[in-house]
Amino acid sequence: MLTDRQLLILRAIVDDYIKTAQPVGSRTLSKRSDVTFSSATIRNEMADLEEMGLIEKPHTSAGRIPSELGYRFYVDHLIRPESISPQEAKALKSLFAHSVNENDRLIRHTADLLSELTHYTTLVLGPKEEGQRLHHLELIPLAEGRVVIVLVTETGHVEHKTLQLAEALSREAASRLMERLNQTLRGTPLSMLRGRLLEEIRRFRSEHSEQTTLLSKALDIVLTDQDEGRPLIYLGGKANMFDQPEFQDVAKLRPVLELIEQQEALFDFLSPNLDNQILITIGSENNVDALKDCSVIRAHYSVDGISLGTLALIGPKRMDYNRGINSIIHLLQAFQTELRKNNLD
Amino acid sequence: MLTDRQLLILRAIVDDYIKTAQPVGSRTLSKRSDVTFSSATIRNEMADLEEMGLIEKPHTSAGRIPSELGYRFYVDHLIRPESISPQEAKALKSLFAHSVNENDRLIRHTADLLSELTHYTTLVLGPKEEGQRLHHLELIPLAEGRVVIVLVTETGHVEHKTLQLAEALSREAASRLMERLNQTLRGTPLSMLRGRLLEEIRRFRSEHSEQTTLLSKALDIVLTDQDEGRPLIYLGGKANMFDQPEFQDVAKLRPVLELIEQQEALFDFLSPNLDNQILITIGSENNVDALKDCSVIRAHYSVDGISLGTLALIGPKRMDYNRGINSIIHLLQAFQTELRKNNLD
DNA sequence: TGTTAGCACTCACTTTTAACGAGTGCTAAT
DNA sequence: ATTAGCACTCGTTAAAAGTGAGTGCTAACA
Repeated sequence: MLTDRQLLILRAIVDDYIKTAQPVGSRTLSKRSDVTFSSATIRNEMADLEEMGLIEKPHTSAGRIPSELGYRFYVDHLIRPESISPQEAKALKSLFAHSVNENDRLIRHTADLLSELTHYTTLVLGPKEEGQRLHHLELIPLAEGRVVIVLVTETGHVEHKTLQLAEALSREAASRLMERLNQTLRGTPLSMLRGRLLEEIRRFRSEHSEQTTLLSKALDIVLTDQDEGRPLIYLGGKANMFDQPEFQDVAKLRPVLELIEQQEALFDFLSPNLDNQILITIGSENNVDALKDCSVIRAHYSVDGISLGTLALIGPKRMDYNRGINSIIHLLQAFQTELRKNNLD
Repeated sequence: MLTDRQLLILRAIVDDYIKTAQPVGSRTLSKRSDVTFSSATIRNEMADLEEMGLIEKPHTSAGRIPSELGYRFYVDHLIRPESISPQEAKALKSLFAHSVNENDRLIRHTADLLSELTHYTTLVLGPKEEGQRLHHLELIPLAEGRVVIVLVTETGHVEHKTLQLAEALSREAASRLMERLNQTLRGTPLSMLRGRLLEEIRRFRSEHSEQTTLLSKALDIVLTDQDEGRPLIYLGGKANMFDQPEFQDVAKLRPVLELIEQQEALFDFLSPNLDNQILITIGSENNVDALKDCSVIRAHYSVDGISLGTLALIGPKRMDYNRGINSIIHLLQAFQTELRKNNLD
């Protein structure tokens, strides 16, 4: 167990390093107002902290920097839930002053807000399609056998795809089919929609001996479209990465930016956050080589108890966890409130 | 006027520098198989070329590199329209083997293809909305006064927005209004659509004494949505920037990547390409400070003589113009062919 | 007259050496 | 238990020396 003094020193080191990005020496610490003991004492304590693996030195004659374990300890035990400043709280409220009634845009907006708030890069993972339920389906026949299919989920998410049929679909036939589909399929989870949709169309066709081509084409388009099944990822404040001193070296910066551009990789990385809390992963804890020098703060957002997606903040290991956590918590709430408004249950 | 030998030397310098990114010395050149004269002669010619401002030396004891004027001359006079290799031509055809019947996706796909083909970063400016004409308008009433409005242009572009009305819109009312709007508004350029739409709705309301709230809300949403009016920009191969030796320095890299992330700035930059040719801008010719070390190859794409958008390639000034131009020309044609298929005239 | 060989000169780049100083670990005194 | 003192470490910076690719100029050559 750590003594109070050791806690004080550890916190001071982490705080200082987060602020300056420079290794913290014993003399520097001894000059702080909340430190009453000498630099020699600090050196002794530092030696102990180092033995415990909480801090380390880049080289012999440098100050100490927090180790990953040190950050972990700091995050787990030393963070004060410093509440957001009054101005910021006010700003937060006004950010969502005029409702955004399209979830996609709301999510994008939120990503930007969070990055502005924290000066870190933000990732927002949109809702998984699978979990969502169908609210409404619309078929819009156009000229030349072109049909637009519009799909609205209960969360208010709208999506459209264009099909190309061999023969034109009459407006009447579309209307009848549509009515039938909406009757039978409303509330179907999107994960099951593909199958049921085809089944319904087949049944409809046998009953009305109507166009058959629609079936195969719709199958082609809707089913082969794998990538559309995964949620979208919105990024905010990519340029903030440039400001971090640890990423001044292109070799360090590159893997992070490259990863961020890869939707699939990010998706895999962000998805498996199961519990509902704030999750912080530091450096190697990310289990992703490109993020070995980064920390990620993640929060799940949900509406009516249904988990929808993830809000994440990505920065150097030396990131301002305090500010990050607080910002994400506060924005999360405002965000969820807005999301709920858009629900179409 | 330049002598044949000077042309040979200039071309050799540019070619070499494009390949190696190293200043080219007279001795290096004299060892080329197509150079029959000595390094001393080359030095004399180089001195002349330098006097003409076509090449320059980074410092006294280095080889020569092309000046912006040199690149300009190279691009204007020395590029051989080296046709694409047979394999590549075949590959190009197969790239669009299965048609993409949604323009948005087609454009995105094209951006990726072009960057893969050239190993440079690609920008594709989507069609301007203003120029496009309305093909079809659909109103989909949902629960709780939510209405999705779907808009299809004659180019096959589909767009949707969600409106929130104070009171619900009945399916019948929507259907009637929709029929009316489509009758009167089909073919309207989107730039004029906003105004005409409102007018039509007002007229419809007075004739049928129907919901009035729709008007104001639709106005709010459709009109205030400025940013949706500008075309989308798709990026491909952002990471390719990392491979260029001139951008190993974060200070050089940053402004370029930052600019690329800014939709508006790019829009302003890419738009004013009026003529239908391939346009190449080198370094300061870009008139954008962030691109002072970059060259941009642009090509307008059009369908049926109607200019739609821009295909652009961005790389260092030392970019492989030959390959870039050829790739963009060939892809442009394939792309336009695909686009034409999606037209709904 | 155009071309080439030769040579002194320039200058970025690399390596070497030296000086600096922030920081440490250890010891002895308080 | 705490602290003052001191030798030691080692990254950083600066200056000095050496290296080599490349140039410009001149004189000889075809």
